[in-house]
This record gives sequence, C-alpha cells and structure tokens, in this order.
Amino acid sequence: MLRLEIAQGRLLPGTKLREEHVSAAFAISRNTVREAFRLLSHERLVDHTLHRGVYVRTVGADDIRAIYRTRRLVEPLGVEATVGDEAAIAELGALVESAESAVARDDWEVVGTRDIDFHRRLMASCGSEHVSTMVERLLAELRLAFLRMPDRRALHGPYVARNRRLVTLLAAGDRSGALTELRDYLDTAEKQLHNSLKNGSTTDPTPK
Amino acid sequence: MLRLEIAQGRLLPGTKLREEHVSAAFAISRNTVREAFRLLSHERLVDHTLHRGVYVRTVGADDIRAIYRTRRLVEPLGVEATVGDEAAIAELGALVESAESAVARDDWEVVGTRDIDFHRRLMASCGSEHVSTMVERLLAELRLAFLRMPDRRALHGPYVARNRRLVTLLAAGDRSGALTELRDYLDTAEKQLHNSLKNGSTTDPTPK
DNA sequence: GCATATTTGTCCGTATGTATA
DNA sequence: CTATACATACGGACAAATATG
Repeated sequence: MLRLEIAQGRLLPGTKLREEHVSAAFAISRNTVREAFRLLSHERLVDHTLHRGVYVRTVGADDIRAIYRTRRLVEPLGVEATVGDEAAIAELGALVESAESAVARDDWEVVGTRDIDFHRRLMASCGSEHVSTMVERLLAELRLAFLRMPDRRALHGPYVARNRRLVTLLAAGDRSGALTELRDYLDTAEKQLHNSLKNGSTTDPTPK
Repeated sequence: MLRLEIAQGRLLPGTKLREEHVSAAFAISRNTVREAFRLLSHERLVDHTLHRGVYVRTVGADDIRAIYRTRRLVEPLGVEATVGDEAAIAELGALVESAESAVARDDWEVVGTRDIDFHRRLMASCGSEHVSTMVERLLAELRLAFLRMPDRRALHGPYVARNRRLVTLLAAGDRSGALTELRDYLDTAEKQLHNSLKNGSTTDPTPK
C-alpha cells in the first residue's frame, strides 16, 4: 500500500497512472488500485478527473503562491510556540546538523528532506494535530514542486545556513529576530521556486 | 455519493456502518461503498479499525480539547485578516442576522449551523485554501460533537450574541477587543461542551 | 464527422483471514 | 475451542465515456 513513496520519489509529475498498469506492476487487483487512488487523490498527490484517469500532480506557479501564502500565515505560530521549548530547539539543531553533514557529502536529496523535516518539527511545537496534518500535506505538495526543479544543489543549498541562523535566534530567545529571519526565508524561497519554474523545469509543463 | 449528509445529520455517533447494509440501502456495490468509506475515514467523520469495520465517529473530551486548542491557535489569524475587510464583515453580519431570526423561530438547528458558518467565513478571510480545508474538517468534527448534546437551545443560544459583539468590534476596527472577545468565546464554548458531555449525552459513550 | 479501440466506472461472485459470540 | 459473521482482497464482466484512427 506504500506507493506514496513511488509518487513522491520515483515518478515525475504529469505521469499518467493507468489502473491496469499499476495493478500489474504491484500484483494487486484493479479494485485495490482504485482504493489507493482515492487515498492519493484525497491527499492531493494525484489529480483525478472523471473518466480520464489519475495523473501525478503537477504543481504550478499558482500552487506555489498558495503554498507560501499559507506558510507565511502559519509558520510564525510555529516560532512563537518554539521559543522557550528547549527540547524542540535541540531537535531542530540536530536536523540542521544532519543537513550540514549531507551538504558535506553532496547529498542534496537528503538536504531537501531535512529542510522539510525542519519545518515540520517547527510546526509540531504548536501542539495541534490538525495543524500538523495540514502542514504535512503542505510539505508533501512542496516536495512535488521540488521534483520539477533541475538543480537540487541550487534549490536546497542556501537554506541550511538560514535554518541554522533560525535555530540560533530561537535558542537565544530572540522572538522577533526569528520571525524576521523566517519571513526572509520564505520570501527568498518562493522567489527562487518561481524563477526555477520559469527558466527550466525537468519535466514538460503538460498543461493539457 | 453524498452520504456525508447522512453521517453529519441523520446517524448518531457510534453507529456501526456495515458494508453490506449500506450497499443495500443505497443500491450500490460493496466496492463502491468501500471507496466511499475510505473518503469518510480520511475526513475523520468515521472511525475505521482493521477487520472491524467503520463507525460514525464519537468525539470525546480529548477530541474537544484538541479542537479548541487548534481554534485558539488559528482563529486569531482570522480576525487579523478580517479587520479592514469590509466585504467579509458584511457577510459575517448577515450570518449573525440569519442566526438571530432563527432564534426568533426557535430553530436551534440552523442557529448551530450559522455559528459554524460564521467561523468558517471568519477564517476564509485568511485567503489560504489549506487553512480553509483544515477549518472545514475542524468544524465537521465539532458538528459531530454537537450531535451528542441533548439541549440544542442551551448549546447554541449564548453564542449568537457573542458573534454579534464580535462583528461590532470588527466593524469598529478594534483589533485587540475582537481578539479578547474571541478568546472569551472559545473558553466558554469549550467549557460548556465538556460540561454537557459529562452530565448527559444523547448517545451511549460506547468506548469499546 | 464517424467508427473503433482503449480506459474508466460499476457491478457481481468468491476466497481468505480475523475478530467476536 | 469451535463456529459464525464480517472485512479484506481477488478476478471477471459489462456499460459508459474517452481517445484514436
């Protein structure tokens, strides 16, 4: 049942998923495949149009705008909740460290993963299950956007230093400093994503 | 496919939904029923345990605590976004008016619905699709909690005046006043729900 | 524009494993 | 412990919609 992994790592956005094909590939029945498709569709990882099948979701410029609009709205709540939460700050520090060692290994795949983990952990401090699941979905969408980007190093490279700075500010208890750092992070990240999308994306846009 | 309506209005929490029974009642196949169950389960309207079937969700005291923890976290964002949004304030006023006329008719069902509509509209001003769908789910859970309460008048009665006050404060541009009014709303609402749950609930708790 | 082939949506029947009486 | 009921999963079938030539 775990083809989330396939959708999130292996397949490229825009790929059509034929029921018959998938059922053969996984040696499961078509009915079971359909149930799985419902789940993925509900998680917005695939697009499902009537009588036309399911496609791996292609996140466009509008989607990115929506994602960062939400992040700008919600992530400040995360830093508010994290200030003074020693355990959380320690875990965030560990995640940044892991990202830094990945940079040293030139493993940009896990650098991106650690960045996502970082912000998931940041929001977990809110202590709201509802918010956490929303963030989970938000970051899954973001990961789909990452898949369309050609240069992973340029994509994830700049942000481990920013996360490091954020942790330092949080550890120092500098609430407003952390907030402005966060805002700056989000602004530059969104700008870069739009640029990468405009210039060259790995896959065809395939709007139709 | 619209048995959301049934789960949200007709059936009481704790009711077991047998696949065969439902498929017969709606004249559809078990396979289709199963797909629908997956959807409802993902929306947290039903509990789905392996090999034991699906039950209409019973929201307990812990769930209510989680709901209001999230509301206290997120709804302030809604008032921040609504201050200065003339169109939104007008719509909120219309919703309160509709609730007031429902009070005059002794129609407490729609009073509760308008209360939910009110807070949905409030959060819509954030302009975040992600937040809106999260709120949608949050309020669906809350409505399930309402179903367990015996006295609808006592449940919904006190809050139309509070919503009216909130609209007035928003229209006056009194941001901090609106925030404290909101906090007070949430505190008393949660307290009342816990009380009603303790004393007498319409349905059996049926924890097992 | 039309005819054909492919694919989806829906249904039925059946087999197997699990939980409950 | 046995037996029953039920959920899970499989495979085949057909109609409807879509895509292709």
